[in-house]
Amino acid sequence: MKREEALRTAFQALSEISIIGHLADTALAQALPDGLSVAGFGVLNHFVRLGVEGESPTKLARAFQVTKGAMTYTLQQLEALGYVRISADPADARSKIVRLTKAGARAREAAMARVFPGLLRMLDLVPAKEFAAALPFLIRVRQVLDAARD
Amino acid sequence: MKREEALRTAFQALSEISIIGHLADTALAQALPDGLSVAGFGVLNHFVRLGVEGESPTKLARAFQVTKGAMTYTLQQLEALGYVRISADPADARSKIVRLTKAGARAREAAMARVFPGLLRMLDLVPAKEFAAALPFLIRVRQVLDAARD
DNA sequence: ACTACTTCGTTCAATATTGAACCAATGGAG
DNA sequence: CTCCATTGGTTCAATATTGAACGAAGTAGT
Repeated sequence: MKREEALRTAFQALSEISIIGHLADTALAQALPDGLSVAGFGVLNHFVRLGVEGESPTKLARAFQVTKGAMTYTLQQLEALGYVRISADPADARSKIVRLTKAGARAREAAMARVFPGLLRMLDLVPAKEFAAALPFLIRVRQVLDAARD
Repeated sequence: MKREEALRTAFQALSEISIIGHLADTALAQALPDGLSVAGFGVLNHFVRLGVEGESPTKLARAFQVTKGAMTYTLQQLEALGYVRISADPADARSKIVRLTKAGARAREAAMARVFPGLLRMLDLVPAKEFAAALPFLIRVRQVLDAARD
């Protein structure tokens, strides 16, 4: 493939990805219960997916590629909703530990249930096989972009 | 593939896509000249890519999946920079016509030149072939999400 | 021990976006 | 023609995010 064409293809693919990301986030936001933002849902999901018990705000900020300030904001929301509990880190007085509460786990479960119908409609139109086929590529691109971010 | 697994795969793929979109937008923003936002660049690019001569703000808003208010904001910026000219539509007094200026076309060209090096570094690590292979899938997903957005 | 960096979390102004309200102009139904 | 619903664009408050500055706490070199 010519360099010129390769550039155009990559640019177009990233453009499509950016648009899909936008549409998916919007759709997700609509499905979420009131007061729970996409960013907040991401945090709840992170705890469940990784089965992790407690994490510091800074580690969360890094995991989600947002600034510490943005994470402070998101966590304050989640704490106000009672979905996480935030305590001091006994090992490091600068740091804090964020923990998922029962209510947080329930909220995440409920949000998932509200998201699945839309996802199933999508799977009617785009076979699951294609998502599975694209996944390794997507993960690779994410890793590369992630590593390049300095 | 089991329904359960299909849901998980699709959800994960969309998550990755959302993250990549975020990272790509951030990288793009860094490469853009001062004062030109990602949204503004998108508009300039739209005119060049589609070789279109003039479009109404509402059509642009629809093309980019943003509200009319957001497009008003972006266009005011672009006009202030001299990258587009906005005139009344002689055929419909409610409407306006947005046109790319020479300066706008130059700015788009310059922005592209600043973006390509990063894109080439990415193509060193992820073969262009894989972008090309993923493109039809991405376009399909975008179309489906787009159509579902009501 | 001191000093100088580094890290953790918060705060604040600035930016970009949405949703809703609004006004003016258009167009279709009777 | 006259209404009335629809469309195009702007404005505004609210939300989410960034980048920069900050203070407090840890860490390493000497």
